[in-house]
Amino acid sequence: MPKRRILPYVLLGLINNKGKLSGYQISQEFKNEVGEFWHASHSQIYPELARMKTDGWLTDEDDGKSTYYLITKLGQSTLRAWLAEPLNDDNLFSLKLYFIRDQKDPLMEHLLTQELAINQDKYAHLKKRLETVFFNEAQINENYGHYLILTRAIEREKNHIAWLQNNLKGLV
Amino acid sequence: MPKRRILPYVLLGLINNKGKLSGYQISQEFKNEVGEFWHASHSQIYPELARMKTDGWLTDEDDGKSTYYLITKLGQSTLRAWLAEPLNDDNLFSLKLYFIRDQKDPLMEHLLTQELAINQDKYAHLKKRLETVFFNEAQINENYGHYLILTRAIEREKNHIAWLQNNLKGLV
DNA sequence: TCACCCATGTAAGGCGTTACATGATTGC
DNA sequence: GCAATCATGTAACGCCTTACATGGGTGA
Repeated sequence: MPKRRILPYVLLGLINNKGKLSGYQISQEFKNEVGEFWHASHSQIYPELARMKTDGWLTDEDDGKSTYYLITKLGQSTLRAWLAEPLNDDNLFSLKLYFIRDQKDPLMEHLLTQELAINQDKYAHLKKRLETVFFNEAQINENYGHYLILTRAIEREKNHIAWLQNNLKGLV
Repeated sequence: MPKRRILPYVLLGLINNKGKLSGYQISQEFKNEVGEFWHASHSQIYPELARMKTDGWLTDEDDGKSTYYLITKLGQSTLRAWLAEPLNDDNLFSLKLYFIRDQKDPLMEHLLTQELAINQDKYAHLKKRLETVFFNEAQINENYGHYLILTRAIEREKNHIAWLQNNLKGLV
């Protein structure tokens, strides 16, 4: 999976969620929940906002103290196209979910379904690795840390899958 | 937290675990479990190994087909110093744990204890955020994705904390 | 013989960080 | 008055990725 550029979409998402934001406000946003999944410093944010305005994804509004950015129609469709893109292994699930505000938004189910498939694969893969690598007690004792993180990863996937299935049921 | 350079320590850890590895073998290692927590391409690995040899962390051994690297005493102490460093918020818990082979290694308990403290803080912080941001039904319905990832994050921390506590008990 | 894996290397470029800068406003 | 926060910007630099290169071995 080629490394894709994420920051502009994150900015779109944030601005879309809040209506309008200044560069400074965006940098503050990263101190809250979004910061768990993405971060950017102001030295990235300001030039990026300018570029996105040039591209017609944003417009701005200056009150003399701050420049606030608002999302355009083009920006909105760009954001939704990005949210609809298939999830790779790039761990964008939580980040994208953060930007979906309405429970009935079809993108919500779309995202959960994709993530479920990915995690079921991962789970199967990890279980197979466990069997392959730790086929007896000696292997476990000689690589205990490895054993721990593998069993932990399996547990984590299991919980995540259960949560996804639960929430998918809840959407119907 | 200043971004620190991790790759050399990962290479030390891998070589220490396996006894000796070639650059190519290391790049293959990243396709397995370590790859969950760290990755490097061969264009990084080869020069880095050369640098580490210059620094006296590794020695090499050539069989005509491949160059194998072995860890030196200095390399071992460097690795252990890195493993003992306090965990920041840089998510190195699983990676470091992978490199600890012996259940009775004091670093094992050290790591688990640190991670537990970090996650208890995170858990408390997330619960407070939930109360602050989602104080009524309207907030939830208007930002459902945000609500989902926040409650999910809380669940995840809870499970992780329980697992850590369990394993810490098991070590005694 | 042709594709694929083994095996190692250099070069260009992008993303993101820290550091360097500047100035206004607000609270103690 | 002085520190902290608001607010925005540029510059240097490092890590990592992709792309470019090269060559030997092996199985269909």
